[in-house]
Amino acid sequence: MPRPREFEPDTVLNVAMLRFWERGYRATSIEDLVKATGVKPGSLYSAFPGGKHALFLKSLERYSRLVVPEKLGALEASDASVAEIRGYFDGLVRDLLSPEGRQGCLLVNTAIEKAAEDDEAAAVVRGHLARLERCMTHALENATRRGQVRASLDCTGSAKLLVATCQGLMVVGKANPDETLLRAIVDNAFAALG
Amino acid sequence: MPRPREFEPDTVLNVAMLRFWERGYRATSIEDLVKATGVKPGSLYSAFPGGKHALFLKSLERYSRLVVPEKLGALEASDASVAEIRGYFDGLVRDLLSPEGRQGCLLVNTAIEKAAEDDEAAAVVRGHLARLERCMTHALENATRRGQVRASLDCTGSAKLLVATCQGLMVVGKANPDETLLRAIVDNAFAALG
DNA sequence: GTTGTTCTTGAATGGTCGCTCATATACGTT
DNA sequence: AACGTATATGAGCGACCATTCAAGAACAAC
Repeated sequence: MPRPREFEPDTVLNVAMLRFWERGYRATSIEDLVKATGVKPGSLYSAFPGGKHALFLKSLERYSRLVVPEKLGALEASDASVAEIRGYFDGLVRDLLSPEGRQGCLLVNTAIEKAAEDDEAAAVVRGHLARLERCMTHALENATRRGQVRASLDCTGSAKLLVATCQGLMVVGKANPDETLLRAIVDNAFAALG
Repeated sequence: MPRPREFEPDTVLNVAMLRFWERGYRATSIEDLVKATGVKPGSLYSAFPGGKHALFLKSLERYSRLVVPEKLGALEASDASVAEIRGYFDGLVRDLLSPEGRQGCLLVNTAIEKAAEDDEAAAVVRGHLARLERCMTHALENATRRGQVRASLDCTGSAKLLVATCQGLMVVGKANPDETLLRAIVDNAFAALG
């Protein structure tokens, strides 16, 4: 009996995610989203109770669910090893150097912009970091078994370092998207695995 | 003959720097600074032509000039070596774990929040990264001469990696200020220097 | 066709933003 | 004491912010 929705909430959420991703939370206004989607404020607020902040948290979740797996690629597979870690880093560098990828990672941006003042957002970021660390650890363990890294490697510790390295890569890449520099960082990170 | 200034511009600039540091550019309003300093908008704008953005750039420069040297400490000395790099990293970890240091680094925050849209700010950030890299390279060269790291170490490449690592450390620390995690990252970064 | 329910619409709310300007004020000079 | 100059003041500018709400509209059930 009710009047049917004339827009797809997921479409709006996707636009919101993209804006938050490339411009950040504060720099993205509801009016931006209204203009970009054609959905009027009233409809937007009734479709997303909790307003801008709820929309932001849902954007983070959508990013984790749809964008992150695409970037991780084979690194989340159970047989991932050094090559898959390398593939992930190479993908990061490629993104940072391309016009579309300069926005970096929504979750890294969020860690800096909002983690200190927004516990819910910080929790999503922590979940992402833990997920990265889990992948990396698993891949390093596979690599150790296959003799692709030195036997003395501390897999869990090195995984934590690799996670920090890729966060740092994105900070550096955002200020200075220089291919030589970014590749040097990645090469040296892998040289350390022996 | 003119009426004398009743406030010290440097004091205002210092307050601005601190606010930008802990809350970011967008989240800091001129009214914040007016309330914090007692200097009225008109006086503030006449003392800092160019408004908020000029005040921000001057804050970045002040940070580079006063805060960064304090954090780098002995790492900028010509005889710096591994111990000084280690000291710098330990200082970062200590800061990230303390209530006053949770704001991280103004220049890292700026890289994420504004580098993509603000060339002038990005240039200051790039200068900072270059400065860090210079210190690290020099310290690693000293360390090589003294046999404190493996002879095969690529000093310039490892320096770039160390710079990225400390940026990453601050991203991770902001979302997850966990001492064990941060120390593991630092320990593994140094283990790689062999 | 009437009713009930949900959605759409867009004007409007109260607040904050960065910034300006007319006016008043305090000094050194004369 | 009068003047010229640079500052202090703070109300006020237009723009934008997130959010709300009363009114109209589209459907299913009856």
